[in-house]
Amino acid sequence: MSPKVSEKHLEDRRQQILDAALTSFSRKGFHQATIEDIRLEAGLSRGAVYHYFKSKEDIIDGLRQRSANETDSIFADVAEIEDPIDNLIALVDATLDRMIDPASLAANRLALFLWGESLVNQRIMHGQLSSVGAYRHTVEACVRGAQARGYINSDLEPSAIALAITAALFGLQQQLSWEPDLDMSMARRVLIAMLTGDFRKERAAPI
Amino acid sequence: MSPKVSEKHLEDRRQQILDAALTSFSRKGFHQATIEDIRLEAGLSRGAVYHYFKSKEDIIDGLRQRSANETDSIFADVAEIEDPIDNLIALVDATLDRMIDPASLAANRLALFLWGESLVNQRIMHGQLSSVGAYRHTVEACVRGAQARGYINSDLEPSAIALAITAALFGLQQQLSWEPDLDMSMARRVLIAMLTGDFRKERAAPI
Amino acid sequence: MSPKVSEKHLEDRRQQILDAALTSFSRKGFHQATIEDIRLEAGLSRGAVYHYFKSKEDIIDGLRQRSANETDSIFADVAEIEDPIDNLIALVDATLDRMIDPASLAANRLALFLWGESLVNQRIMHGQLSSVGAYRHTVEACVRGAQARGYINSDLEPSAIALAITAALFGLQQQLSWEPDLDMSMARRVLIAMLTGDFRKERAAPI
Amino acid sequence: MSPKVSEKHLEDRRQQILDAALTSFSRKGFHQATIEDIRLEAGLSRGAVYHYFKSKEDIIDGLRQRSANETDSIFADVAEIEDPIDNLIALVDATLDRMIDPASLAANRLALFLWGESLVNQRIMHGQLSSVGAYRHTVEACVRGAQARGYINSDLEPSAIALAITAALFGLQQQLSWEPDLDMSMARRVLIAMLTGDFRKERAAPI
DNA sequence: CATGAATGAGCCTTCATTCAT
DNA sequence: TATGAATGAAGGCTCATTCAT
Repeated sequence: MSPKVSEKHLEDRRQQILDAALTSFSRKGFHQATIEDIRLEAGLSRGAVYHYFKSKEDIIDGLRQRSANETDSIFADVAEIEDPIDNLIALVDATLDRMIDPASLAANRLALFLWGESLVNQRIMHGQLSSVGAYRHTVEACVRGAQARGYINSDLEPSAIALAITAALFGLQQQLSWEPDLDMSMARRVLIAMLTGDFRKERAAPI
Repeated sequence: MSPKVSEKHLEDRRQQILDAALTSFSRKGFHQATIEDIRLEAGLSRGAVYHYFKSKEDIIDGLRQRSANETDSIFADVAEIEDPIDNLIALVDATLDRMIDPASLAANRLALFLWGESLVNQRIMHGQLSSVGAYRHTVEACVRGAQARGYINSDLEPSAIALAITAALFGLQQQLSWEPDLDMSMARRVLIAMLTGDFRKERAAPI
Repeated sequence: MSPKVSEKHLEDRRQQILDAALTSFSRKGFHQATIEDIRLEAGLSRGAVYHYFKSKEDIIDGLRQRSANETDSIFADVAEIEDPIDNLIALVDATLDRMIDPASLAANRLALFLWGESLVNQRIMHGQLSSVGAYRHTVEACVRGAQARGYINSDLEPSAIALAITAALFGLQQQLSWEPDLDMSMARRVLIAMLTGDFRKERAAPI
Repeated sequence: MSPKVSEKHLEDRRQQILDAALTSFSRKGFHQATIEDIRLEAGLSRGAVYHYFKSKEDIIDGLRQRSANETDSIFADVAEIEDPIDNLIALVDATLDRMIDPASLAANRLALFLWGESLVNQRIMHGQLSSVGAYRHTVEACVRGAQARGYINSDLEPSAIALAITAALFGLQQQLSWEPDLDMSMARRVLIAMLTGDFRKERAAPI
């Protein structure tokens, strides 16, 4: 009476479906992509999809969760650095690195769809807000540290700074989704320059 | 031969439908909002809607155009200032002003929907790209001026700077759509500070 | 208070609309062609069409009537000949002549549409049946004359012969509608040959 | 991998839908009969219909094909006879037999609708032309045989003769559709008489 | 008489979801 | 567990017709 298939098999199937859904949704959007598209992409039967996900919305939310987890993993890689500004830069770098990765193309497009979907789907919105919230919170912590050390103007509200930085990164993701050929490396330098104070003054010496 | 109703009446009806569509789309999204929703909101018959717009997609694009025109009008109000940095600040200010305006709530939400829709609708994407393109171009021109006068680090690519600034504004719009109660005035100060060089150092003396 | 426009003007308008309808219906069929198509083809307003015809069905029936009238006029040209077989041949000839006339292309197509429409529209069917009825009746009269003179086998029912001849002509119209390039002159010779007895035997001597 | 229902079940459902469509179309015509009519007649859900046919047009074409197949089967039953005239007569007989069969009432009506539909639907027209083409071709072959043996006047073009005979049969189908009570047995005798040469002369001895 | 804006019933089609096998 | 046939609600759109101007 033990389950015929292992836990792992179950999880693999789930991921297989999520992968297919990512491809399908990225290609057509949530509402134009059908369960049929997904199941075809996954090479499964229609019923199989409903074995692993209760509904289409569940799949979307599954994708959102997976994406959030990947974002969270960025924190883990970054959170250890001592200097708050370096920490900030590392966070920005890691975020941009993932964004730029060709493998993230579909994920970037999915993000845009999720932004819109959030506005009309409380469940998705909840998940999203807690993700951005965590992100902004982490940035804010770095900012506070940087302000404490005099790296950043203390007249500026830490939460507002965190918002601005996060917004810039989100905005870059949007622009990149629209124009995948955009050169992000230059934009990254601009962001870093803004954080380090190299935006206004001429650089004294070449890097 | 002569139309039975005035040109104005026709245009009014169009705007009436676009208004209703804005409300409906903002509330439910493009795909969940139905033509029935729109026509109810507009107080018209279903057929009337199709008298003024060939299809649902046409309405969406009509809304996109109207939004683009409003963005363009920001340029007109701003383009006259002498100093490039002031120009930049004025542009950012005007953009944020519109964003913050409570009357723009629906428009902000619509923007998010349009970002996603663009990815799956060439026509929308075309319009959008030409709008952002113009925006980034204007910003870039200011940046070049500012670099020429030594206000901005010339090592940074003007187009990349324009991209970053535009991205920050777009990102703020997204965050505001998600959390309408966000305090944008502080975020505005952060952006301005970044442009003016007040981000890093404590403000020694008022500008 | 006398009518502003003459009777003739009224009738001209009617014909103008019928012409446009013939073109439109011939092109798309009754159900695919819209009132809008017709009014565009006629260069009139939509309301104008409804001034002269109560409904789309009225236009169709108007076209049917006009077509029936043209068929009737064939009788007038033919009915005077003495010899019944010559009469028959003249009738067949006149019918085929009209069918073959390039100007009848649209009318031939319309005929096919009317045949189908008759099956689901009593009013049209009534008109059609009375037209074919008259046609078959005329043919039958000739046949009786021919049988009386021993030209045609009297064992065959006159009405059945009339039916067969009429059917052959209708069938040719259908074939011609489907393949407008069909060579009808040869088919005509075959029909005549059948009537004159030249179908079976080699022609011994010219008639 | 293995289908849950038998191949036969699938085919049965298809035929069930085609039967219902035949009934519905025959009753109201292609454009007045709705998918709802068909699905009600078939006792299925609306979705089920679309499970078996991609569109309404597909159903129409399915019906056309089925009808064409039935016509083809007439050839098979006839093609073996030695004498060309007998062959011709057998073909005519078989065609009329099917036409007269009360079970063909709906099919006869459908034929008329298809004739019109062909004019505005390339796909249907293609199928139809290849059917009539085959029919006329078969008749033509018989005619050539009959001419070679001196049964039919060689001055007449075989293809024109085939056209005339086919047209007569089509025309009879049309007349019968319009007046289902028409006595076809007499008309059949007329056609046969024309082919055998009994049309003109008195029969020497009674049958 | 003329115009064309407005109406609204109705149709084809799609698609998420269920469930018998 | 897996399959895919079946369901049926719902939506975009068309178009004949009316009628205020």
